[in-house]
Amino acid sequence: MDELFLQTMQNWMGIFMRRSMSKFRQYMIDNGLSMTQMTSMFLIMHSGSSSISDLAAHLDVSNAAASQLIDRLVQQDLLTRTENPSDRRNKLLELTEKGKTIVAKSMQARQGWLQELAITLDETEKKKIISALEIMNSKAEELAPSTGPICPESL
Amino acid sequence: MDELFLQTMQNWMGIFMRRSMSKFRQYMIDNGLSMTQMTSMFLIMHSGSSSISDLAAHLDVSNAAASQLIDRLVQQDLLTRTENPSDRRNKLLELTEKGKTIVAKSMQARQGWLQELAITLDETEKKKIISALEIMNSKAEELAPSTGPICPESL
DNA sequence: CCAAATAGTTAAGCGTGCTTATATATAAAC
DNA sequence: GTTTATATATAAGCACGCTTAACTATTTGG
Repeated sequence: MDELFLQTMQNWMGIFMRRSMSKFRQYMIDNGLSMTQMTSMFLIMHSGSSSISDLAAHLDVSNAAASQLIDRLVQQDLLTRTENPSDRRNKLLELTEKGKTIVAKSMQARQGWLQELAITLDETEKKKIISALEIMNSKAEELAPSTGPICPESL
Repeated sequence: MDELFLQTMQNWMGIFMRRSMSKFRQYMIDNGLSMTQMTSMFLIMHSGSSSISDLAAHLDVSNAAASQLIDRLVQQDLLTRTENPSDRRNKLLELTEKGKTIVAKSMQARQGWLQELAITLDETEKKKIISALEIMNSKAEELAPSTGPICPESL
């Protein structure tokens, strides 16, 4: 049973990853963006605004690396970098409309195939899948917390 | 129903990706290897042996880029590059034992959490999950073929 | 046998992403 | 008010991953 379970999971894993990541990688290539740049944009979008040292901490890199990375994104009109009025040592980083569009479209590139998959399923199948995924989702929450570097694939 | 399905899938996607990729990324950092290097090693392992232009084609880069990448992996004793006896213009690329170990351990880093998850599930739950995943696996096979760049996440 | 094709190598150049070091402006602490 | 701490920017350096260009050795085709 365990062997079948693991084998089935690994099959799914391969399909899932290929479907999710291939379109996403192509989107990045088409838009001349790297994984590190996309990661930064995701982080900034999720936090609403951010400072350079916040970002550096999340990415686990030096402030100088973060500053230069932000520079390149600002130059591409994907971010704005403004002075923080309550502490002028700080900068506020926010996505531009262009940046927000890029992030939204990249997520659609990554997840769009799920909609195509949903169309092929009837209600019974969907219910079975939802039920199974909910089991896995809740069990996974009980595992030891996941540690390690930030993963743009999960953002 | 569709909304619930997609929402449940996206929740799972987040968990799945974070669990799979975080340990993998940490493994790469710990071993001083990049995603492109790992991708190359996966491709070479899957094909048993490979030539530089094969690899370049799979990676969708120039032969010069592939040659230089291989150089760096050979220097780290992860690959051997030998003359092909049946066509001396060709090189044969093979993983060293050290290289095979690296690949195997990186896959374990990526998939090890599935075993932890399996332990938390009883037989009934596993059967439900297997059944649901098999639905999805077979439906996904019927979708339009996935196109785009090679995805190390799925190798 | 010779010309054309092929596979790989090397060089030079570039962008990205990182590091450490240094400098400046601002805030906090005393 | 002055010293210390903080946030960021800039410079220089490096590795990686790519590109094009030029070259060499080998194979194929006529």
